[in-house]
Amino acid sequence: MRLTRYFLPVLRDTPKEAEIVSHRLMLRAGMIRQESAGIYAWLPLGLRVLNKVNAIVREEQNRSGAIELLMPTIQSADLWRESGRYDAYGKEMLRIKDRHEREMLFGPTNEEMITEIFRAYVKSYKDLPLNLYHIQWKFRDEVRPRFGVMRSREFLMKDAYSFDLDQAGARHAYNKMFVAYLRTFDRLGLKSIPMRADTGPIGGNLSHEFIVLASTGESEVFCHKDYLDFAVPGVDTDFDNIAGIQGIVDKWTSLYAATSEMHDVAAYEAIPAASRVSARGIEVGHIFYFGTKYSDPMMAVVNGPDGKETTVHMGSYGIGPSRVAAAAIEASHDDAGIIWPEAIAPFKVALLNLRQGDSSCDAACETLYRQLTAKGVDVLYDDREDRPGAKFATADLIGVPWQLMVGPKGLAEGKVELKRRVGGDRELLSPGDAVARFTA
RNA sequence: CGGAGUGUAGCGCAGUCUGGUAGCGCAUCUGCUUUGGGAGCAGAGGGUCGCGGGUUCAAAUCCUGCCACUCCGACCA
Repeated sequence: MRLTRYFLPVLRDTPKEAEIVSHRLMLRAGMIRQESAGIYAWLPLGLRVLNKVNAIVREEQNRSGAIELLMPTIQSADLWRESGRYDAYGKEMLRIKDRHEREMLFGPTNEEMITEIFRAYVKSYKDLPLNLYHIQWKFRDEVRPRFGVMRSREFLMKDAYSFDLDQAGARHAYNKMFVAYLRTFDRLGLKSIPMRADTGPIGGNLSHEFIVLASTGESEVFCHKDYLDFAVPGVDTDFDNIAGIQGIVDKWTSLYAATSEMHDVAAYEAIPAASRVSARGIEVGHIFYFGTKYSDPMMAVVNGPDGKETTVHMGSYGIGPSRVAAAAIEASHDDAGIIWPEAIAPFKVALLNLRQGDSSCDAACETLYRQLTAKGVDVLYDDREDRPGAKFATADLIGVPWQLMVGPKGLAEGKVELKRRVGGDRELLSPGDAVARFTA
């Protein structure tokens, strides 16, 4: 992408409404724009990040055996009356009437709808297990939206729903998501720790929150230090190996880890003092097993092997990609701007023409830009007629992991300079070698 | 929903107390000079001062009603 043909409205000053660092930096980097309290437009740079997060979430959901579909944002009130939640949900649910005065709502979650879809088609235990997910916008009319997209009213959520014949099957479905989440957050470049959680209004009795540690996190968390060094399950993980998956979950739940709501001071203090971690964290994922809470009232049943109708056991599993983007910034930034994990960086490399208008610099940049683009590398070519300092500042602000500098001094030696966003190591190398460093 | 604030140019702010025809920095546009970490000079454009009502010869400023947004608290992916 050529910067002069892109839409990147970076701000030098911070809009005053932004208090926390991720909100400030997302506004300054031109990623988002607030349209209303807790409602944001995702500008091109922000959308790039969001899409990268989604792609990784999707890959790991698919790897674990979940299947993607897409449900609508607007739902019928009648559906929610079946589960009893239309009245129970309260003011957080945005209720709407259509032109025929029919009661509708903007979905805050999709248990009812997915259960309705399931029961319409699935009649046999032979079609189980099944895990369906989608990545769709949700609306929860928070009393007090804040922290930018971290706690917005409209937010993107990946929500998966599992269906199994019995509790043992559901437990495996839960475990698979547990492992998929470990892998997902690891690939997103985030250090996440599963913590035992309260099940809240969604209900059920088995639940974990996945918490990313960040000093500015909104909840206080306590855990055993060893979690920080646990190895994340690899790509070769066999999600059909029930005992193997259970083993991973057992390991990741063997030590103490809890948010302040579930905190057990005695259990925490049983840990040797040197191994205690008391920190702040951001919830980026939440998984629940809730049995027949919805399948029972909504009559989601299948014929079992014995020919009898059996109510299916369900679980639901959420990740907020829009929150993940903000959490990544909270966890990784400096005075100059964002430091993206490479996996979700909007661009992989910033090509900085340090003397725009100089024929040799321009020519070298054009060649580099073409070669990198041809390889499928996400490159942002800063071709503005600006001083170098302004280009460095922009590249730092938006957090591009690599900066490839082309200037007259280097070119005189036939070299360009490659630098990481962090660390400060600079390397002079030939343009061909620079291109060779990057893979799509 | 309780408490506290803020609304003046795209962004950050001054002006409001003490009423007199709207200003600064950044950004934008034009020209020239610059160019290895947010350039300099000269010129230009851009505002129903959140919205309505009132007081006054005159309102960004005083009174009043409303709206929006932010922060603290209770609540949450």
